[in-house]
Amino acid sequence: MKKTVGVSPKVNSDLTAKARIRNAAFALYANYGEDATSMRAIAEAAGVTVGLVVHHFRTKDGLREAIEQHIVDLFFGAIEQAPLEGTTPEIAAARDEAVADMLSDNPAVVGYLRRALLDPMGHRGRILEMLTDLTAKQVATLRNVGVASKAQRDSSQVIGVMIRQLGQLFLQPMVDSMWNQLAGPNAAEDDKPLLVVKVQES
Amino acid sequence: MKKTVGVSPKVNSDLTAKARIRNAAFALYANYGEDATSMRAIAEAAGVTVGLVVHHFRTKDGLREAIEQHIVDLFFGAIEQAPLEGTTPEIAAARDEAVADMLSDNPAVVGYLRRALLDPMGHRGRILEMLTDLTAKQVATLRNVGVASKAQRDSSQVIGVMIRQLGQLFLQPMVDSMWNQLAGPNAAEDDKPLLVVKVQES
DNA sequence: ATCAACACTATACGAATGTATAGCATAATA
DNA sequence: TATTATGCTATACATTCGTATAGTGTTGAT
Repeated sequence: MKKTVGVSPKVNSDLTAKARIRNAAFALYANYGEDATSMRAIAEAAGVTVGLVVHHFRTKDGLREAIEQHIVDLFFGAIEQAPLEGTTPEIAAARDEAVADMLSDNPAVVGYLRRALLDPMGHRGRILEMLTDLTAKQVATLRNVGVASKAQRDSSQVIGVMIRQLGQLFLQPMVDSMWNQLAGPNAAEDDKPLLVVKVQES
Repeated sequence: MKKTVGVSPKVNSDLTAKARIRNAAFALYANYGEDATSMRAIAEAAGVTVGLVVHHFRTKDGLREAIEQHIVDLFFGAIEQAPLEGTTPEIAAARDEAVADMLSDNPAVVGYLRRALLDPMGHRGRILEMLTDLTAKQVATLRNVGVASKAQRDSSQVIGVMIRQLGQLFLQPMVDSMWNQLAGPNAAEDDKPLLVVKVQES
C-alpha cells in the first residue's frame, strides 16, 4: 500500500485515488443523500472512472462501510486527543469541544449523520450503533479512571453526550431556514433565537 | 411478503382511488423516503396500477405536491378547531394540543416532516415554507384579536411554536434507538432520559 | 529481464425507474 | 339511445442505475 504521509489531508491532490473517491462520495452523500448519488457522479467528482470505484470498494455498500468507518475514526481521533486533566466537568467540556472542533472541520460529518440518524430504523448502515458504542466505551474508560460523575446512569450520560453534540446541529438548519423566511436575509443575526437541545434524568 | 405501512385498510376501503394512492404514497414516503419509493410500489400499496397513479397525479412531483398540500390542510384543520377562549397561555396550550392530537392521529405527518425538514437544502418541496407561513399567519391572527403575548418578537414566537411541536418528534427516534442499544429492550421505560427541545430569546 | 500484482479505463448488460400511449369499461350527458 | 368524458389497465420506451468483465499500462520483486 502506498503511504500518504503528506501530512495535509485537506489537499485532495496529494491523496490516493481511493481516498479521493471516498471523500467525494462522503461529500456527495452528506449533501444529497446516498440514494440520490450515483456511482458515476462519485467517479466524476473524484476524477476517475466508475470501474475504479468498483475496483476499490466492490459495491455501494462497501463504499458506505468505508465512509462510516472513516466517520468513526474522526470521532475517535477527536476524543482521543482531548486532555484528561482537571475537574470532571472540565474534562467533559474538553471532550465536547474536541468533538465540536472536529465537526466544524468536517462539515460532511454533520450532513451525513443528519441523514443517517433521522432514519434510525430503515437505515442500511450501522453508524449510529458504532458511534453509540464508541461513546459508551469512552464513558466507561473515564469511569474506570474515576473521572466521570457517577450520579447519572451510564446510558443517560451517553445519550446526553450524543444529543448535546449532534441534536443542535441537526435542528439548526430548520431554525435558520425559518429565520431567513420570517426575518429576511439581512436581519440582525443577534436577534435569531437560540436553539436548546438537551436531555435530563426522568 | 407484502407489508402495508401506516394506513389501515378499513379506513382506506371507502376512499376514492385517488385518495388511496395519495395515502399510500404518503405512508411510504414517511417510512422510506421519496427516493426509495417507486411509483410501482405506490401503485401496489394502493391496489391499482402504475398508469392510474400517472393518470391522477401526472408526475412524481405532482404526487409530492398533493401530499404536501394534504399536510398543510391537516395542520390548518387542527389549528382551526382549537377554541379561542381563556387566557393567552390557555389558548396557546389548546392550539399546541390540537396540533399534537393531529400529529398523533397521523404519524405519517411526523415521518414525512422529519425527512423534509432535516433536509432543508436538498429538499425539492416547499413544505417548510408553507408551514412557516401558516404558523406565522396564525400568530398574526391571534395578535390582532389581542391574544398573543407581545413580549417576544414575531419570528421568535413562530420558530418557537414549530420547534416545540416538531423538534422533539424528530430527535426522539435517535434517543429511543440509543436507549434500546444501551439499556436493552426490556429496561424500565421510566428510566429513559427525557428529551428537551426549545428555543429562547438571544 | 521476467512475471506477477496492482491501479486504472472502457464497454456492456440486466434490472429498475419515470413516463408516454393506446385501449377498455362504465357512468354521465345530450 | 348515442356520445362523450372518466376511471382504470396494459404495454412499451428511453434512461439511469449498480455491477461484471475484459483489457491496458505501470510498478515492484525475484
